Amino acid sequence: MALNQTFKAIADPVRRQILEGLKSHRQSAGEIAAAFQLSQATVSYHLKLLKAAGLVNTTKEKNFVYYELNTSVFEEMLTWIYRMGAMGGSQDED
Amino acid sequence: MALNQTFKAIADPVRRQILEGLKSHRQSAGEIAAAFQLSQATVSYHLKLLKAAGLVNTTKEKNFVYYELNTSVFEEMLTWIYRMGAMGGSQDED
DNA sequence: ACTCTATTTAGATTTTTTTCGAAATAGGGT
DNA sequence: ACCCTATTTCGAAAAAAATCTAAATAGAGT
Repeated sequence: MALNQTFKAIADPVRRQILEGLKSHRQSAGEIAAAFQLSQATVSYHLKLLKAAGLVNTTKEKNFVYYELNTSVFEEMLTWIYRMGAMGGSQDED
Repeated sequence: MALNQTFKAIADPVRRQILEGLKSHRQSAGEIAAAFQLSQATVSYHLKLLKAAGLVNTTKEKNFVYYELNTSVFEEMLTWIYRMGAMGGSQDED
């Protein structure tokens, strides 16, 4: 199950912030790193995990590597959460 | 933000399994622990994190402590994910 | 081919999380 | 009061994750 990887990826506040920064527009690794008080290497490590989890896609352009959101992976998570019974209403037991 | 705690709680496979076991009916700490090959102390630790995250509620009865799901906390997560753009369709940029 | 810039990888260290066994707590029942 | 069962807390050890600096890679432009 790749779900575990997804949940783990999303569990870190730095990685969630990266994803949030990617919501409106893609960003290069450098731009992303600039938003944090962490070394570029550390941010690169987080980026690698996000990519491995399928949460972002990359495009290479010139020397730059652009990262963009891949929302499709969120749906698995959504499904898991829904299955737990979190559909906003009050559903009865059967 | 308590969201961080929630995401962290959900990130561990043992804890997710505990929640899944609680989907249909409440369980005592002992019953929960019996489903894992972990010491009772370890399971108790996971239970504590789930409780701290608000994902479960407890009721004391006799010597037993019963755990049950609290689905309301899931909604915050749901909201976060939705905000990331994961609403199943293809929403355009503004 | 050389150099510059952007990014990733390597190796080591620190921090956080998970785990255990043993001891402590709590609430009955006798 | 004592014992029994269920659960939690404590303190330490092991495992996993995050972080850093320095070195490696990659691609462009000259």
